[in-house]
Amino acid sequence: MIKEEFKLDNQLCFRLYTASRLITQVYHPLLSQYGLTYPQYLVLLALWDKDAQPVNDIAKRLYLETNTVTPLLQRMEKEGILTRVKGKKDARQMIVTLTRKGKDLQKQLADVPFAVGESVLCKSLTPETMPDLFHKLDDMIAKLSNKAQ
Amino acid sequence: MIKEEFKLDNQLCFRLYTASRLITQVYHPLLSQYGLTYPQYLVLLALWDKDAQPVNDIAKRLYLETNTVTPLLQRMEKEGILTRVKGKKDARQMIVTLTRKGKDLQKQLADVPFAVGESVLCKSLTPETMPDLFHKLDDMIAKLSNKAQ
DNA sequence: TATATTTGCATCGCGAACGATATAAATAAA
DNA sequence: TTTATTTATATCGTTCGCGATGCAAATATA
Repeated sequence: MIKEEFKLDNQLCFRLYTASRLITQVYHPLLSQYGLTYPQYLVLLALWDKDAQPVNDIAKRLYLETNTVTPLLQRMEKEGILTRVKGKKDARQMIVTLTRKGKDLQKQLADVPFAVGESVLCKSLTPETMPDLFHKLDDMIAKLSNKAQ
Repeated sequence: MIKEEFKLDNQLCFRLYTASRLITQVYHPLLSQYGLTYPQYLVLLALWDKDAQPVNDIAKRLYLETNTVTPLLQRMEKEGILTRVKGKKDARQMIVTLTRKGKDLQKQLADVPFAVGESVLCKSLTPETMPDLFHKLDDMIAKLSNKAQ
């Protein structure tokens, strides 16, 4: 018999990995009609909150490496969603700024958060129990990213 | 000001996506010394539990598509971890079976689950609170994969 | 000021994920 | 028994994630 700690049903990571992929599949049709992918949507969330950020700040906000974010931003620039210009104070930085089109996407995607919210709510996951789940995941992310302690 | 539902801090999927990636990064050094990736480790978990499965059963168990699993299995076959042979009852199926090397990896990876477990435990995530997290994620996965309803 | 180190971003390569499509085997329908 | 449909895999193309590496600008040190 397989040992308990090797059973798929006892793996936290497998659950996170699966849940993440399945929710991303819910986003897919909602975003693809605007030519967006899920990671690109995350970049938009970051820039809608705070525009004109250097690549490094976006990467840190999303817990990604810059070598992941750079090609992503280049594709979005090609789509006319944002611009990348060298920083004036620090010429090493590339300042990423939303275009009119990038800003307008927020209105066009207005119903996405609600549609996705609907798709995940279930018996054990309600507006009441959600904060506890957020708290657990936040603690875990903080520990794993060494942004705490 | 950005609308509440568009704030990164209010996104469940972003948390799942980030937590999944960060835990996978914990697995990485533990697995790569044996030439394994995280999805390959998941295939091993599935086969250690039940050997000699067709591609489709493995894919379903991992909530993945066969076009994702096939190339993954082909790489593992090239590494001598498993074999892929046409089914006798049904020649459309490819039966995936662990080799001696594939079976032995379970002993060599014996400490992986504990090392990963250590890395995620924190104030709000303990052996006591883990079952509740599992339950929430399982409910969500069941709803998203339409295996419950 | 000259040299060394650090920092910010980009390039390259590989392995997932997955939609679209193809192919062969099995099964159902005519 | 043909023909049509379904099923199990495989192939192809695009986009991440990320380790390894490179380069130029900024900063620290000699």
